[in-house]
Amino acid sequence: MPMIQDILTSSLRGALVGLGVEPVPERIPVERSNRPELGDWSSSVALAAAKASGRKPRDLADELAAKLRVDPPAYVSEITVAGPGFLNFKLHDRWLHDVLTEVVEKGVEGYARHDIGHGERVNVEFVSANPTGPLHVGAGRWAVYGDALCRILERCGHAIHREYYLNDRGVQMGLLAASVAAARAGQPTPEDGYQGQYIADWAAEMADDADPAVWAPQRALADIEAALGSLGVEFETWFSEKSMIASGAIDAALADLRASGLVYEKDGATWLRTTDLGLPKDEVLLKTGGEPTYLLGDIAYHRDKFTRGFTRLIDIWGADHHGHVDRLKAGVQALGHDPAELEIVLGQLVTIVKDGQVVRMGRRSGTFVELAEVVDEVGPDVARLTFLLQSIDTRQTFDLDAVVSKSMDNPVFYVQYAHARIASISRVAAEKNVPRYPLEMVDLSGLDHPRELDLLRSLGELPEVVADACRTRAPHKVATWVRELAGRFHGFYHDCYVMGEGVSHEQTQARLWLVESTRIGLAIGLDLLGVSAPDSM
RNA sequence: GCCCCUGUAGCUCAGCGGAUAGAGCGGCUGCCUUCUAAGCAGCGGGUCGCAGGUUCGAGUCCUGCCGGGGGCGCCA
Repeated sequence: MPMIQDILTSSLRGALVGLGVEPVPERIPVERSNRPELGDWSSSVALAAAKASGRKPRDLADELAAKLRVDPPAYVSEITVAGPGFLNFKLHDRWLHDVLTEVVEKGVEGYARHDIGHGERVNVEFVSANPTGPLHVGAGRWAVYGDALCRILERCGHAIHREYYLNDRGVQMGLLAASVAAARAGQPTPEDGYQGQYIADWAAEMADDADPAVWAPQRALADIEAALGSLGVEFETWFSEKSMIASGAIDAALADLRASGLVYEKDGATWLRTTDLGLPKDEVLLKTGGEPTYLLGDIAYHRDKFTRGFTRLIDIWGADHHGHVDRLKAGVQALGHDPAELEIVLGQLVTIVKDGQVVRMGRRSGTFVELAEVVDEVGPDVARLTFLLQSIDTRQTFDLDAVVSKSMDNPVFYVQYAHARIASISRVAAEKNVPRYPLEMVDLSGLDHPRELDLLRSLGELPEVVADACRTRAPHKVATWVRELAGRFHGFYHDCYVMGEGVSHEQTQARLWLVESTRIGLAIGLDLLGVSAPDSM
């Protein structure tokens, strides 16, 4: 919560009480004005509270304004009423200069850091693609989103554990082994098997005495790990589904479920009575023949996460797993947990376009573009920001040709260029032996150019942007903010020289600190996205 | 049929219930004798899918319809 907002909110509350308005609204809206010519901040309380006060909105606004003018809140230079009854506050530029000071004093480490999570231990599971082949480009979205979300959660006071669930057991594993074995033997791909080029490559790579059932998943895992590593995404834990059979975790979960009284046998299979938990039908836990279903494994896995001490679990899944959400939540509930402790983020799928054509992704059909190829070609920064600029709730069109060939006007470079320009200013200042005074010795009051003030306005918003991105699980809000800050810096850079002819000593000193605060803002934003901040380009 | 996401400029997308809806790309036009032109500025471009409703106020919330994507397996 920014200081200004608190100041204005409490002043307005006081004024409302003073006018005898009953009841005073619980929430007093105070927001940044999007009409800079009218004011820096505004409030619409008068519109909301008009009825309760028995006045017309405009009249209430006028009275509030008159009352506040008697003893104006800190920073406020002018209070006006406009439109249907908006209160507009003009502030001394000093409020923005104080933003600069705060940014510099708190620095990259401390600015825009929150304690929303109070150190809560949160397990974030993402990607978790089956180890049946290389990752395709679309998986990059989950990797990058998940990692950025973790970074944001960390900055907001959560203890984060990144985890990848490895479905190294079950029907698909058998199909992978059979597909590789068949390719090795020069036989046709088995029914429902995998037939990408990589199957042939791997078959050729495999040693004669290797067991495909063991070797192939390991090969796939190595490939997946490498692709994610090249994107800069790393996990604390790679959790094996298969390991839960030997460890007894599956049996333990099943025993707990039985204890809930919701388990029964039918048609040779073992079922969970999920209809008792609000689902349209019951679910199978053990298939005919005793093999655990994916659902049982996943319930056991989530049970394990809870037993490891995490109090909140966040799973990031593609929308194609939507059907599994209620089942898993029901399973967690059957184990006695509040389903709210398990939060599932569903991301919309990525459509890949190549040569103007939609590429249908499917490992079994073998027509897919590998994530590793794309990262090799454009680099992790481009790949990351491309994924992160868009809300996870909208289907993303990833145009390979645009991302690759026109990489020069990718937003990444626009943002990084701002950072490089800042570094360049520092270099030149050093070369020219421009003295640099400590912030407390510098007069910031000369920072009054619209470009300078815009820059500070953006910087002032960062704490809220980070908190909002955290609460709404929306890293793209940080991405769009970074782009805006970079844009404002380029405008400043063009119009306001930091040193040189026609720039006074005082101006140089103030602007050097302005530039430094911008660097801090860019560094924080880019770090939250996992994008590098280069000193030269 | 039911469930989730979505429909905003030619294209790709932003837009906490607030005032005159924004950015990038593409098109046209200007700006390099000072810190990096991977930049800046200007012009053009919109019935925010449609219809109701709630509200002082709706691109934003609710309902219905239409279009797009995904889901509803003893697959994962």
